[in-house]
Amino acid sequence: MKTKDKILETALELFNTSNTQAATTNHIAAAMGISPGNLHYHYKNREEIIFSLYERMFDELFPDTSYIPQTLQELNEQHKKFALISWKYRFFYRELLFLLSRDERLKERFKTDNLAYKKRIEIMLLDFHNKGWMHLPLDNMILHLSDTILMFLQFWHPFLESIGEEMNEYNIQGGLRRIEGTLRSFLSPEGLRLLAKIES
Amino acid sequence: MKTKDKILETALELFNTSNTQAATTNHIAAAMGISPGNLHYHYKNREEIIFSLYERMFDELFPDTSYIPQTLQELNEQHKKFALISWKYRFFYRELLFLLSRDERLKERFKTDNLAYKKRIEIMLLDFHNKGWMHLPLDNMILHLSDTILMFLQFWHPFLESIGEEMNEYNIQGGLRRIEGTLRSFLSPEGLRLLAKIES
Amino acid sequence: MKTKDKILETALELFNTSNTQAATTNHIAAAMGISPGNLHYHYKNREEIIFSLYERMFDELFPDTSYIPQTLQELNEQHKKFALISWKYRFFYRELLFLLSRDERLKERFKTDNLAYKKRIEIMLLDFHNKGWMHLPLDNMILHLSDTILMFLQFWHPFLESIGEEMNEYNIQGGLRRIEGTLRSFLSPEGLRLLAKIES
Amino acid sequence: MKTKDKILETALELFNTSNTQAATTNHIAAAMGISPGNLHYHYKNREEIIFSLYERMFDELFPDTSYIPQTLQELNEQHKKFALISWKYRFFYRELLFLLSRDERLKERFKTDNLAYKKRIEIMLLDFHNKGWMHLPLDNMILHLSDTILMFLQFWHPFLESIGEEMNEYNIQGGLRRIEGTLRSFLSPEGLRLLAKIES
DNA sequence: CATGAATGAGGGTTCATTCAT
DNA sequence: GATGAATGAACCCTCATTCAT
Repeated sequence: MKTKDKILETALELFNTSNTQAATTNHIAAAMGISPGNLHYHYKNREEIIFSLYERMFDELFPDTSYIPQTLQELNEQHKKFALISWKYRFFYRELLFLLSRDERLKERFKTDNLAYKKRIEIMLLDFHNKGWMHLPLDNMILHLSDTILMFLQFWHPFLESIGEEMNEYNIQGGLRRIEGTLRSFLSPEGLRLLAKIES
Repeated sequence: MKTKDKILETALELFNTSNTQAATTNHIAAAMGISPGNLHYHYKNREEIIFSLYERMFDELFPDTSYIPQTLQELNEQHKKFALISWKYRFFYRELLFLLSRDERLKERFKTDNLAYKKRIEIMLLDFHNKGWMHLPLDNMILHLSDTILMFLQFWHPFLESIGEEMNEYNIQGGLRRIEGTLRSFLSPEGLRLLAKIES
Repeated sequence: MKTKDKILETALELFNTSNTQAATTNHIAAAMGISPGNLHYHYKNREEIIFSLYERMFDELFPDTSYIPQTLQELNEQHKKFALISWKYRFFYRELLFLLSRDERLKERFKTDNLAYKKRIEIMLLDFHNKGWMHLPLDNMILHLSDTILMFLQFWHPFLESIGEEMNEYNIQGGLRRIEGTLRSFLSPEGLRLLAKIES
Repeated sequence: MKTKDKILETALELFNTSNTQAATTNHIAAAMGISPGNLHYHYKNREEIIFSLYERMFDELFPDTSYIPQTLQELNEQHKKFALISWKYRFFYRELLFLLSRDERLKERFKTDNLAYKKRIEIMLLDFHNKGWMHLPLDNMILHLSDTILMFLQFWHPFLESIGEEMNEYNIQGGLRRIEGTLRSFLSPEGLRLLAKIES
């Protein structure tokens, strides 16, 4: 199973540095020194490579799909992880819609996964509200926040790239600071105290 | 000059309903009943069509590039307009990074335009702060907010599409509600009063 | 008749600096600021432009087609003129065979003109022999010499270019020195004496 | 490796009978019953086919690039070979300048090869002079002769074609007789004796 | 004389994929 | 598991030429 993995790694590398269209299957095969036929022995087609890459990313992102952060600290750690992994698979969010338009199965899968994650964020926010750390009296406030969090998590890198910002570590994690900035204004005094503790 | 415009319109239509890759130059020509040669008589190549489409969008978005909203009302109107126009040219934000990666000139242009717009948003926010409508004591709060606004303005449609949300008018303008939700928590009592007036 | 001439001049310029294939009719029209339609009003097609250019060259080369040099001095002057004019129309000899293969009429015309010129050279050589300036006892010596002269006259520039030699005036006239070098070995003492006179 | 060679052979055939422009890559593929894609699998592009054809010709022409004819007999044999091979690859010299103008790499290569060959001719002529077979007291006589030889070797076929001469074996080797005719006048009595021997 | 939009066949080339070995 | 030659539809684009104005 060595080759099968190496294909994924090489594809990821090439997808990230150029774009998925430019990195043809023949390029990928050539880049790792195997024949195009062999590549298609392991992956029926291009879509499957991308789908497998998505699955990999998903598994790294959510090793436990029932996990919901219980504290601000845990939330912060989850987001850090998200920033890292979404950077590792940056080609994916960079061409998200295009990729989804080419593969119905991926589209469905992504939608399902994403909505499930959104739901978990909302459960968490409600939990934080109930614990008295946040003040979110209106239902749609939670929805607004979960959208905001998701968008910054998934579209921050594309946004950065689109304005030609340098992709250093500080900038890459900039999305997290925006999320925090947005959350902060909904924190209760108790929540703010807890946050201050984390940051110190 | 009729054909030249019709090419843009047909291309926009096709780009929006499928994707830019699927809508080939020959498809565009066929769709409007002209020869491929004629299409290339009016636009040197594919890139030029996309670039012209971007210029059109930009002109519709910012007929006056020095304009800065002076009131919450004006801000609201500008955002509504943005939501409408970015929907009209939705193919563009949908494949943003891919498109920019294929055309250095467009990349530069987009970056410049976008940063200029971001700057105008920041000037506006500072103005609102000085007028006592918002409370933005820290410099980076303004930066956070301008990023948030821009992201919701530009990536809301892609985000919606990525989770398979239906593209009705209510959803399309959902980004605006998220922006408002975020701004609201920074409004002063005076600002909130003004906002209430608008909404009534 | 101004435009008609200018087309020829512009075409000549472009043909010389690039090649006849690269200089499209639309390029020529654009280069002189007229419409492609207008160009085709004056010249039915590409072939006609090239044919007219050939006719021009021919007229400059041989204003009097019955003229035959009577002295070594006159011969020398004719060759100098040939070098100059064939340089002015260098695109023609550069792509000679290709051009002829694309236009049957030009092919016939060129062949006829060239054979007629070759014949005049041979008459001249016989005359020089009879005058005692050259020693050409065998018939085929005259044929050999006329071939040599023609080849150096027509293919010297292409040869130079093919070995990447710089195209300065000295090199351009190099073909003449090769012709002289070849003729010299057939000159009688009397012929050599006359030649020396010219060169002093 | 069968197909790769057959492509070259088919291309050569088509290039010789029409011209390189008329023989498109799709024509070549069709003529040998393979798909256009397959042709481009073996040769990245058109240029590479032509370049490979040149390399083939060069290898046939100069299997040993250090070889220099030691006798008039050997020289004669080399020239015969040159006439044959340059006829086999006649498309090349026919469109020489055009071909070189389309491929910088080929241009450099041809120039280098040609100058090297010219140098070897000059070494040979000096050797013949030193051996007492030729009488070439002046330096530039050697240069004149090497130019003359090269021109007759390379441009004799184009010249023949340009005047519409029939391409039979006698005419094809006509260039050699012109070279001999030119050399003869520089031969010493000893050289002439040797030449007579060969011819008998 | 001149314009310039329009034609359309065909150019070289690409690439995901197949399949005999 | 692996090779690599082969496919073929489709890509973007070119350009000599036409013709209504």
